[in-house]
Amino acid sequence: MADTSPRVHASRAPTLNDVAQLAGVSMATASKAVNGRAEVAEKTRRRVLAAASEIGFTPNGLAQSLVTGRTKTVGLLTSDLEGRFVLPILMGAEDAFGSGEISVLLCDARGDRIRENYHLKALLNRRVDGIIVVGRSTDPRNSLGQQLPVPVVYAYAPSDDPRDQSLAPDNRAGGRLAVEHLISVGRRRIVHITGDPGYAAAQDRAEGFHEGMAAAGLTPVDEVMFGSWTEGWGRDATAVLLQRHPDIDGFVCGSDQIARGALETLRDFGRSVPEDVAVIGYDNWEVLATNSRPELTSIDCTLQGLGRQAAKRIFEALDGAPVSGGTELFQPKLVIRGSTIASR
Amino acid sequence: MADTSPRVHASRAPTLNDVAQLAGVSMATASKAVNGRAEVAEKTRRRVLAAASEIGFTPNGLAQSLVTGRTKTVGLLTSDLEGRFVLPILMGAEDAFGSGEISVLLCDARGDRIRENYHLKALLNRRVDGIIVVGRSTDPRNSLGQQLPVPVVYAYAPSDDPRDQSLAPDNRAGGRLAVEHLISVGRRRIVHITGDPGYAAAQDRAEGFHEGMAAAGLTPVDEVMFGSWTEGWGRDATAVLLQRHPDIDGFVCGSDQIARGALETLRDFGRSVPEDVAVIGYDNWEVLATNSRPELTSIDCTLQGLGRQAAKRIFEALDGAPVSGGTELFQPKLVIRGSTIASR
DNA sequence: TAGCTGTCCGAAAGGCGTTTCGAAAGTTTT
DNA sequence: AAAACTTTCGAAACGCCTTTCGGACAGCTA
Repeated sequence: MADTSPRVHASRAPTLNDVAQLAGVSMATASKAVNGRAEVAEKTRRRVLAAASEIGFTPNGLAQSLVTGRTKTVGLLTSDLEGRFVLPILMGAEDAFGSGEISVLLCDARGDRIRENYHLKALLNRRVDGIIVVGRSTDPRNSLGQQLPVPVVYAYAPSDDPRDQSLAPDNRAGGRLAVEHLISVGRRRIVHITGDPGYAAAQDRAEGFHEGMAAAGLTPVDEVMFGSWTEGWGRDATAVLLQRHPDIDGFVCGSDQIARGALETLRDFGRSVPEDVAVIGYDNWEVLATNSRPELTSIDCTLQGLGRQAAKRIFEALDGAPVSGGTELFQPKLVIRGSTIASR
Repeated sequence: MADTSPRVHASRAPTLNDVAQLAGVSMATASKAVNGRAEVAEKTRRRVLAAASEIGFTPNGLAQSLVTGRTKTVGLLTSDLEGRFVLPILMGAEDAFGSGEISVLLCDARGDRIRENYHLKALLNRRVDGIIVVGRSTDPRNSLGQQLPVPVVYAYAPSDDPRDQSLAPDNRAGGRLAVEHLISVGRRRIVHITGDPGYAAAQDRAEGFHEGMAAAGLTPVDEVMFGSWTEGWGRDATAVLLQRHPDIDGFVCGSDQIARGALETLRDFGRSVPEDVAVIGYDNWEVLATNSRPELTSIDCTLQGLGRQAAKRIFEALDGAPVSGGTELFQPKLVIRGSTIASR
């Protein structure tokens, strides 16, 4: 009597053995045929492949990994709740070796050390080929230690242990890039509003800002305004600065959120952007940058490239490349929109 | 001569066999001891556990999965580039069975059918226990088909095939919840601005809006304004409405972005929020909702619960629970902030 | 002491592929 | 037709763990 029960998931997934039987060859031959190895006659190969596709054979990656020692999977350990940093990095890692080649296990520790440990164990238990640790700021974070059985790369937030491999955005270069752009569009009376002074990102970007100003022979109109990474701070700081120096013509902001706040206050003050004042943000967070009026020029940290590089590093280490610790800096790039140059 | 070479990753990870040898028992006993099974004397168990921790044994999940048929891993297939929807869902899925119990492979298809297929193959190859498909809007998306060897659950965007299991936010309820809240804070002259009329989310929320109004015996001040899901549209539509009906006292917006735009235009028109006009958004996207002036009351889709439920569904199906197709709707909740009620 | 019950442990069979190495078959050379 | 290669295939070991099932031994009863 035919089985008429509704869909049941996979009585059993077809195995290589099934394929071999159907094709009338041994498992060894079937394996070679499926994997495109040379020592199998073309005719046999076709027979095997036909059998494989007939029963819908998919090799069992678990068994493959068990024997090859590679899972082609990396773990991404993060505390970036927003996903602002981690998603571009994930996409980069996925792409590092072509589409679908490597997969990523994403674990969100939510800033909790204990949960991070659970996730770490789960990743090792699943035998990931390596781990990318993504911090939520560019401040160094504590190392996972040197004892892990797989390569670890720290991305965005470098590790505090110089023996580890870290990849981080070059915030100094970004700050400089931002101010150079404002100067290149004719601004001279420039200020810098940024976030929490306890963040390395704030300090580094400010440093780059000063460098760029000095290189052009300019002096900032006022001290750097440190505060928080919020629109509210952007609004308040902008108001203060405009009152003190009504002739400011350029704002370098430490984040897109701060820049959004600046734009709002400039509106309130009746300044038009970019004609009277140019504003540049940082992070190139699309949803913020492209929804403002005018759209926001910003510095992009090229996180996708950073993710790609992180994945490459892991597999290099696995292939025996010498591991040199330290932090590699990634160059940011400028994304120009309407807040610094009037659209045609 | 001792090997003094620098850290090399895992000469070889210790296996259960190593543990057994060290403890002087068989692999079978070692396995039972490690897994806390009963048929092993307490003394022996302690000896085995000591050996295990001495050499830092971690069971090889690949081998475990090979034999148990469960990987305790689910695939999350998405095209949500922002991560706005997928990350809460991921966190929910991770948590469904306690921390670190199940892991999630996140694949971003970037809206590309071919890439989606690659990822799908990769997931099946890794023998995930199930797949959660996350769309980027609440419109039905095409089914992955009925032929997959693992349970599939569609989240956020339901499948267009009623045989599939889908979980989606109840947008009608959300629209109604929003308008009921405005009414409860004394608003009567209410309008609705929302996004692209081609989106089911826009239509459903608008329907809920009308329901809520009718239930209170009110009539909307104007037609529903359909447009796009952007701040720009929020600004423009608000301006139009205010010109037509200067006495509007409540805006129900179809997204937080639209609401942000509305707030901005209300400022331009000199209206104060929430005193003169109350504004409510949708999605409860923190970065937008908590950075506006005033902060934005919004409707939260409780996506984390949706993710948790999706994971539960997968393992239920795996355990043989009958799979009933169709879409289960998730109730949204109201998050009150300053744009509808003056903070104390 | 013989017989019985219960506790604890281990041999071995899976689970699914990959790889090595030797054997068989086919082809070419003298 | 015999010898010397090539080419093609398969048996078996291996990777690491779980689970079943039978055996050994201790302790108990009659």
